[in-house]
Amino acid sequence: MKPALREQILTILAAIPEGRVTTYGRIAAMTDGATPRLVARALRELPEGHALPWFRVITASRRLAEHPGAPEQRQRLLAEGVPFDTRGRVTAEALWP
DNA sequence: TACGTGACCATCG
DNA sequence: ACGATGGCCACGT
Repeated sequence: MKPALREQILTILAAIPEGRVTTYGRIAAMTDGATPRLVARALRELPEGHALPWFRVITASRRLAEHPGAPEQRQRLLAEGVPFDTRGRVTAEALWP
């Protein structure tokens, strides 16, 4: 049984603390069978006005995925104190859990 | 049913 | 350490 993987994904998303980030793959692994691509897809389809921290999700290589909102994502992470190294990678300490 | 797609990932050179 | 490569797999059409 895999009731609304999407719901599990969003629940986990909502639990990521401010100032921390996690990856598509890690979120997927916490659910009952979602894949990283499904996580990405769930984020892409989020409605406009939602309050979920979509910007706290990055790739396994600790970079921002390529998508239209990437510039805003970078800005929002910086704004809440997530440190980036010189080459645009989020520092390992910012990873959640 | 079949096929293309993608906000990915692990592996390898 | 970093880019290229191939795999994976749920979804929509």
